[in-house]
Amino acid sequence: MNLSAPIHRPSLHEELVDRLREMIVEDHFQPGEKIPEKSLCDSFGVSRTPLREALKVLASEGLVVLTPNRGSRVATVTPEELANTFPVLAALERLVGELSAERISEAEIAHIRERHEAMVRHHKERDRSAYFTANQDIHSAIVRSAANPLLEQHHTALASRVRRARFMANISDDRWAQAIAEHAEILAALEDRDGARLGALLSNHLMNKFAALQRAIEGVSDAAE
Amino acid sequence: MNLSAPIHRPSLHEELVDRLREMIVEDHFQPGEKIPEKSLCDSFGVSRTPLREALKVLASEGLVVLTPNRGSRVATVTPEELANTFPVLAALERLVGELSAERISEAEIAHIRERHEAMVRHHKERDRSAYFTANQDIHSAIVRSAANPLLEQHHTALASRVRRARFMANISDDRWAQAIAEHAEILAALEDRDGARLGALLSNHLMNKFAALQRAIEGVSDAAE
DNA sequence: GTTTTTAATTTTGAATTCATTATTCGGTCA
DNA sequence: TGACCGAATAATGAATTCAAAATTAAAAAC
Repeated sequence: MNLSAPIHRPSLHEELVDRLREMIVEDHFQPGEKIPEKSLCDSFGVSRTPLREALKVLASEGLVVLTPNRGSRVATVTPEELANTFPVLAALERLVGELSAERISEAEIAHIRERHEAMVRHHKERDRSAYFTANQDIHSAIVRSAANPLLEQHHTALASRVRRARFMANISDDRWAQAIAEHAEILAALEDRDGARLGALLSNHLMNKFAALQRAIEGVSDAAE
Repeated sequence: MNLSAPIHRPSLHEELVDRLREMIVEDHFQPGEKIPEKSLCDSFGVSRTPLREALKVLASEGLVVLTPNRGSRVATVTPEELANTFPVLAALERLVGELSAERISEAEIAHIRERHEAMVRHHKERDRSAYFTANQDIHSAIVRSAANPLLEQHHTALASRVRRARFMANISDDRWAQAIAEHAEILAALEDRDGARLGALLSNHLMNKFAALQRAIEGVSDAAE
C-alpha cells in the first residue's frame, strides 16, 4: 500500500452515509420502514446532527425518502422504479465495456479471471451468497477498470438500487446457469479487449437479469394472490 | 395547474440546495472559491445547520468539495473531469433519444419546435444569452420527455457540471452555426420519432460540443502562455 | 529585515437546546 | 362498543452552544 498517500480522516457524517447505505443496500431495513433518528443515534453513539446530514445525502441518492415533519423512511423499490433504473444502468454498462476494453490492465484481467473461476465454483456448489459476492466483485472490478470516476460514481448509485431488488425474489436455476454463460462471454471479450462486444454483452447481461427479475417478481406476486 | 396536487413545503435545506446549486452552476462563485458559512448564513438568514446539510448534499453531487476541518470550496472544473463527464453524459443522451422518440407527446414536440425557432432567431441576432437559455430549454424538454425520472436526475447532475464549463471559453462562430444545424436534425428525428437516429444525434451533438470546448480551452490557455 | 514562535481570533464539527409539528393515549359521548 | 376530541408525549426542524482545529496576528529570535 502507498504509505505516502494523503490521510483521509472521514467526518462523522461521511462514516454514517457509508454505514447506512450499506445497511440499506444489504437489506438491514425493510423498504418503506421508518428510520428512527433517536435509536440510530444511540446505536451509533452520535448526536442527531451528523445523522441527519447523512440522511439528507442518502435522500439525494434516492435510498431514503424524507417527508417534512414526518422523518425519513427507507425508499421502496417499486417495479416502476426498477423499470426506470435498468435501462439507465445498461446504458452506463455499455460505456463501461467500451472504456474498460481500452484501459484495463493485465493484472486487472487476471484478478477478474480469478474471481470468475471462483464464481463458477460457487455456482457448482450452489452457494448463492458466495456466488453473489464473487459476481459483485467482478462487476465492480470491470467498472473500476474503465478508469472514469464519474462513471463509476453514477454506476454505483444506480447499481445500489438494483442490488436491493435481489431480496425481492430468488433467481431461477435456469437464469443462474445462463448468467454464468454470459459471464464467460464477458471474460472472453475482456481478454480480447473488444470494446464494442464487451459493452453489448454487459448491457445485455443486465437487461437479461432485469427480465429474469421481472418474471420472478411476477411469479411471487402471482403466488401471493 | 393541478390544484389538488399534494402541497410540498420544502424544508430549509432543500431550498438551500437548490439555491446554492443554481449559484454554482450559474457561476456566482469562482471555481475553487472558499464557501464561507458564516456570511452565507447571514445573507440567507438561516443558521448553519441547514446550510451545512445543503453543502453535504452538494458535495455528494460533486459541485462542492469538503475538506475536513477546512470547510467547503466550489469544485473546480478540470479538463480531466470534463473528459470523464462528457462520455457518460453522451451515453445517457443516447438513451434519452431512444426513449423520447417512443414517449414524447405531440404537445411536447410542438413546444420544442417553438423553442427551436426562437433559438434560431437568437442565433441570427447573435444574442448568446437568449440563445443559451433556449438551447437549455430544448435539451431539458427532450430529457423530460423521455419520462424516466432516474435518467433525468442523473442527466441533470452531470449536465450541471458540464454547464459550468461554458464560462471557461466562448464558443466559436463556426461551432455555433454547426450546433444550429445539428439541432435542426435533432428536431427532425424527433418529429419522425426515430429513436436510434435521435439517440445518435443527441450523443454526437454533445461530443461535438466537447470537442469544440476542448479546442476553445486549448486556445485560451495557449493565448495565456 | 526576515523568519520562527506564540497568542488571539476565527472557523469548523458536532452536541445540545428549543420551538413546532405529529403521534399516542385516555376520556367523553353517542 | 366505537367514533371523536383533547391533553400528554414523542419526533422533527432548526438555532444555539461548545470544544477542537485552523488561521491570523503579534511578538520574539536570529
